[in-house]
Amino acid sequence: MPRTAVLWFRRDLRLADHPALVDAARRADRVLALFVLDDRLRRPAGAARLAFLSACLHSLDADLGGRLVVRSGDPAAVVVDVAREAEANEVFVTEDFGPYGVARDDQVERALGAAGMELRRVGTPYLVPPATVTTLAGEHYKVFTPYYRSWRDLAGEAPSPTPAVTWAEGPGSEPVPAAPLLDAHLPEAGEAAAHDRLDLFLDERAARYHEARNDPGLDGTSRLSAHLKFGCIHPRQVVARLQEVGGGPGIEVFRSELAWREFYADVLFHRPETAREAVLPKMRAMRSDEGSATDALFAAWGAGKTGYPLVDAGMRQLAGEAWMHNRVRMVVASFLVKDLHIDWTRGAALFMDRLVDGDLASNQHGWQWVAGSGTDAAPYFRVFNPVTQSRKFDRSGDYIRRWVPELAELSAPAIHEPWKLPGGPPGGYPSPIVDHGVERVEALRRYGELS
DNA sequence: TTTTGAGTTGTTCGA
DNA sequence: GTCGAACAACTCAAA
Repeated sequence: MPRTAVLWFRRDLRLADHPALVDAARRADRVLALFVLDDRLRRPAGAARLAFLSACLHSLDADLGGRLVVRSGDPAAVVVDVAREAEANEVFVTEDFGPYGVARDDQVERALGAAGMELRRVGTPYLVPPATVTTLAGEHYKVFTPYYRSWRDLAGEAPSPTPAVTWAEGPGSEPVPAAPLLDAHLPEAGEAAAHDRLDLFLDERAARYHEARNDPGLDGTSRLSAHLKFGCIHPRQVVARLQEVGGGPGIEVFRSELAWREFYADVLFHRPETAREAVLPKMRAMRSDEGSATDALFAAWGAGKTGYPLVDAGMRQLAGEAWMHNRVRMVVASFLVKDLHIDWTRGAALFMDRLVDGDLASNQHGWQWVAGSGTDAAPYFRVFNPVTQSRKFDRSGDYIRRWVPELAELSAPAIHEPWKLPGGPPGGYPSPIVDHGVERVEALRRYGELS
């Protein structure tokens, strides 16, 4: 009787460099590939991530010769059922460190245990998993730079070889879910697509990444975030390729961005409540606006109709691609928090709903950094000026022209401040919904109210 | 325990 | 136009 192990895929939708797969293949003769459509994750995931996930699953299923078993329901019940049907006694997973994932996996582990089976956590989505890097005092790091110095020393692990696997013909599977209808244009999903993106980045962009990454009009970033989010590629594989290419400032800065992802995962693991609450207790008293007038401002921001071209270009890119350039994420976040005085959690929730790469740790802590409430937060006086940022980082105006067609005929520098044109902004483009100079002072005043 | 140097991404103002 | 200082005070991490 051949032994079967279950490999429960989650955010690790690839076959190469997959430690849980390596272990499963070593300990059993056949591996059953399972994905559980968890009802509790469908709503918060947002349509873009569900669509990308669907495409990842189709790609993975094709790579498995159609043997991916998909089931929907409560993981604690589904995983036990499938393991029973497969007559497996071990279920392998890549460890999940998010607040929900930790609780879910503990529950599944208990359910499996009660049925005489085991959950085996092998590997993680990170080069250096949460709770690995500690200060000399044994605490988790609260500041990025010292974290990064320690992280670098530990991040050298090589990718694991892909094992020969006999994939089990599963018990019955539901169809791989179809992608929800979507207005946004998503990147190609799946393991092969992830490696194509990495190749493109290394060939054309990595060497100049440290400069080009700040220009939203250039495609200067890797655009690997969604693939990393779903584990189509592991950061270990990325770093291995970076090392082949060699060094240089572009490579080094890009690697530090991978470290940011891991730093925030580490912080969220140690402080799971910070997905909702300010890291800095003092900031919980920060005054924010609410009510119908504020709701109207929030809606204008969400629709890309604030009258500030760079802010609107960013929000429209978010609608169009379910993704936003990092520089612009900071600008739109600062605008919501410091110009509109709206609580960062509202903006973060909208991002999580719309982003194809929405990662709870990076998203919430990125917002908190901007809001000044986070780990290693921006100092209170750092208020982004949407016009200055536009002139500095979208100097040519190409990014604005791409996403705000009403302004497509304008050239720089007029495009950065269309309300200053005689006759006002063209093409029905709105005038600014607030005065940045006024609201900046108000933001600083509110900060001053905190003890 | 105490001390010391440092802390992703900015803006404004005045010289 | 360019440049440096000021914008607070605090917490973190290591010595």
